[in-house]
Amino acid sequence: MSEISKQILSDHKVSITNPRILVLEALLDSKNPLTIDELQSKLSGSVAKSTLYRVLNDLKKIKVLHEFTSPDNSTVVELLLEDHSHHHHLFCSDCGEIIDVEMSREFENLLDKEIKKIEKQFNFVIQDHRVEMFGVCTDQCANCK
Amino acid sequence: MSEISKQILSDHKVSITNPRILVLEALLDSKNPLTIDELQSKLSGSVAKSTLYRVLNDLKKIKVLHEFTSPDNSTVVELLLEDHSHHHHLFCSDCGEIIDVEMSREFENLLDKEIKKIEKQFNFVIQDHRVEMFGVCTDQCANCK
DNA sequence: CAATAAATGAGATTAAGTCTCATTTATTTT
DNA sequence: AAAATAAATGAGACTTAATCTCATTTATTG
Repeated sequence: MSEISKQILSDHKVSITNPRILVLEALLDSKNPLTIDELQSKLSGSVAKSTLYRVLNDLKKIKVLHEFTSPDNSTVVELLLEDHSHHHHLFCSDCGEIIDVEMSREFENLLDKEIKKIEKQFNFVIQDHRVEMFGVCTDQCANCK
Repeated sequence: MSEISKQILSDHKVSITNPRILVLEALLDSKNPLTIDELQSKLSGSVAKSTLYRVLNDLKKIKVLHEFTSPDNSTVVELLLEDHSHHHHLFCSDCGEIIDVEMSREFENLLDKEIKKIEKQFNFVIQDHRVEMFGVCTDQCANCK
């Protein structure tokens, strides 16, 4: 069960320790992004706070973790695995739920073209992008019901 | 010079006070978003920290201020004036500069269509969206040089 | 398996943002 | 226009997410 976690760590030449496995398991277990609070609940005290933040920083360094901030200013983390394709985020302002969203190939192609224009216009090299969408779920978020 | 600030406040039935005018002036003075640090520098101690945060919250309540977080986790604010049309953000990971970017009508139209699909798929009502682009400026940011 | 290096836990520390409350500034009433 | 009332401000205390320190534990290497 912890094979995937161990694989991720050894693939990136990071030593395999219990806290790292526990954090990775918790992240792997959830298909949508998690707030730090949610992650801490999942870990239910099995990893010290200082260690949790250190492990998250380790995972950021090896680029398997993406950290961002939700509209209500919570820090949110999600794993970035190779097979997990490019996606965007949908935020529910009612329940705080954050949902991964994929957009059509057609849309991504047009966005790529726009980005090329913007790179020229501002003399930038743009490495990444993300679309954030804000709204309210009408009835079927995991948290609302 | 402070006429616009006063207008904004009276338009929203918020009392006209010196700190509010000073904060609005500082924000009006800058065409790109400002971090709290940058804003505090511009104000150079003329407004108490507690008042600054209170004024920012007041402006958020009347929907003339947009607050978000940069990739390096700084809080960023920008005025949302009627004439300032819908835009997106370009972040430089070298110098921290944040640039407002408008995208083509064609792109926005396709994005609106995608959003309608997503609303159906997830039973959401989506009220707002934003594209964030991350990169490095090659030579002409205000801060790099 | 011993020696060395790295990671962890517990709690101290830092800093962004909020809160309290006495004072000042706006607004309303007369 | 002055007095009365209500709202906003400043200064600093307080809260809390995130980082740092350092003694102890756990991995890794030879």
